[in-house]
Amino acid sequence: MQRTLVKDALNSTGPIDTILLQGWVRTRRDAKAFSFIELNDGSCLKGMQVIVDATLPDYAAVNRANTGASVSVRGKLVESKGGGQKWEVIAETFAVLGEADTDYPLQKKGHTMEFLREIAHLRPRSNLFGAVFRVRSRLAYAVHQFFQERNFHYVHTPIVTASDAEGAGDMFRVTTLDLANPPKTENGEIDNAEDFFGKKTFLTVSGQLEAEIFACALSNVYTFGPTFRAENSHTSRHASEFWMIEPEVAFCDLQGDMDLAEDFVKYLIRDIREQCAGDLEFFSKFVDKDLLTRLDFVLEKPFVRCSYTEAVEILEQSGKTWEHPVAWGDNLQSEHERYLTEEHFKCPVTVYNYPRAIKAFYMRQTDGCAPGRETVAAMDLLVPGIGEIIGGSQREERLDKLKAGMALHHLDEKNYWWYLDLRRYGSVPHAGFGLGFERMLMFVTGVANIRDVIPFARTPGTAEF
RNA sequence: UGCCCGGUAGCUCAGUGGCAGAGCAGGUGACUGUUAAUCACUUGGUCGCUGGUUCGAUCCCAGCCCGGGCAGCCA
Repeated sequence: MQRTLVKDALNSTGPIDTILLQGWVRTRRDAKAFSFIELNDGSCLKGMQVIVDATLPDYAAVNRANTGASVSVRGKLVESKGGGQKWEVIAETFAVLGEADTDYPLQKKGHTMEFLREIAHLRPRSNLFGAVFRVRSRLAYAVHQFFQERNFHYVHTPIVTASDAEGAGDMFRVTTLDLANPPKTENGEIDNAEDFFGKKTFLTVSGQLEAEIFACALSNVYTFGPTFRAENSHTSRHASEFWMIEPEVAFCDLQGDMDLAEDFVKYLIRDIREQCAGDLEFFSKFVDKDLLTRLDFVLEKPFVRCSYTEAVEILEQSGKTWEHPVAWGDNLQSEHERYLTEEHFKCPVTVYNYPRAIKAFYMRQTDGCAPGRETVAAMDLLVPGIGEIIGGSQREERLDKLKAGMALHHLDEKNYWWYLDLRRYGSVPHAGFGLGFERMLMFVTGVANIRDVIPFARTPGTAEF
């Protein structure tokens, strides 16, 4: 007999004579003549109430159906006599497939997120994490849907790379050399030519440069994959391994880039709002009371756009005392970004045209800047509660300017020969951005810590699962 | 990496320089179309580790380990 998912059974339009449900026991309440069992199979937040009558030949098994046990139930789907649920299942056969010892750590009552992180192998069975990871799955689907609907092509950029990309952060080394006894050159230095790839290799920090290659061939592309940063960051919004979405668009300028970013973020929110309504309701009840109003607000209002120079003026005139001083030429600090999006504009803000000196070498120099006020066509999208969720730019398509940018950042042209070639052969204006997938997921669910939106989070010192 | 907070029962936490506490979970029994059921009884401790101060340390001090927050780095 075909198994029915709890989700489908709960959505049934009428009673069903025989139905097979399989899942895990959330709670059991025994009465004299029968037992109530709440069965959850992860297909949705809610479970199905199962009633096992004491006269049933299988009733002895109920005793072993503790919280956490896996069970298989065949029976009738009928309208519930009790309040609290529309449908329930009257069991005809009942079997425990896998018992759960009484030390099953997931209790029916309050756990801290910190404790649940330590049982990452069991936490998906909790209401909260079940919901988080269903939303994560749907959000990934929506990412592809957004780009595929717009004729973007999905490019798989390498995970192991020899280029340190943009200096986006410290990198994890990839090697097969014997660390205890590495081959040495005549100078006594480690001989990287002997390594697996014949040179030093790392885990990628960004697929952007490779995505640019494909944008300069397929026009509209995006990457969506894992990225790695070996930064010793201890914050609620940084992970050593995270997923990033990086669209790259040929024949596109900064304006188009900002438009795309705004459309993208709104599309994702709208999709989750519609497709994961039950899970979002749960988050708004137990995680973040303002979640739904904030998401709806973001959908309705156009994002504010504000140049870096204007932002600096706003911060200077705010009357606030800053822990980090505000000055044109310095990076905006977290407290500044938070003020802009949470207090001043009270909505998502795209800040653009940042000082050239503090941004990456590949960003396009703005023409006609006042001396000492040189900027590049960079943009950051800031959202309330999280801060930076997107960072992007129009790329420098002019060979001489790109070389100047590399010189400014003390980069060796030899390492970027293929990147420079893109400007030699049919160069076009192009732009793109990176969206932190987990940060978007935090925004959409209201979950405050990035470790709780990744199935198995990697942070400094932690890789248990 | 810097600053700050925490570590006591399986979980969430209280507490004290002098016999280690509660709620929940677990166990036993009762009761009930129950809803994180309810009621009664009950098991359960290396008070993070190491050292120091003290007649006596879970409590005070130092070092270390672990968890968390904020900042920097960024997505």
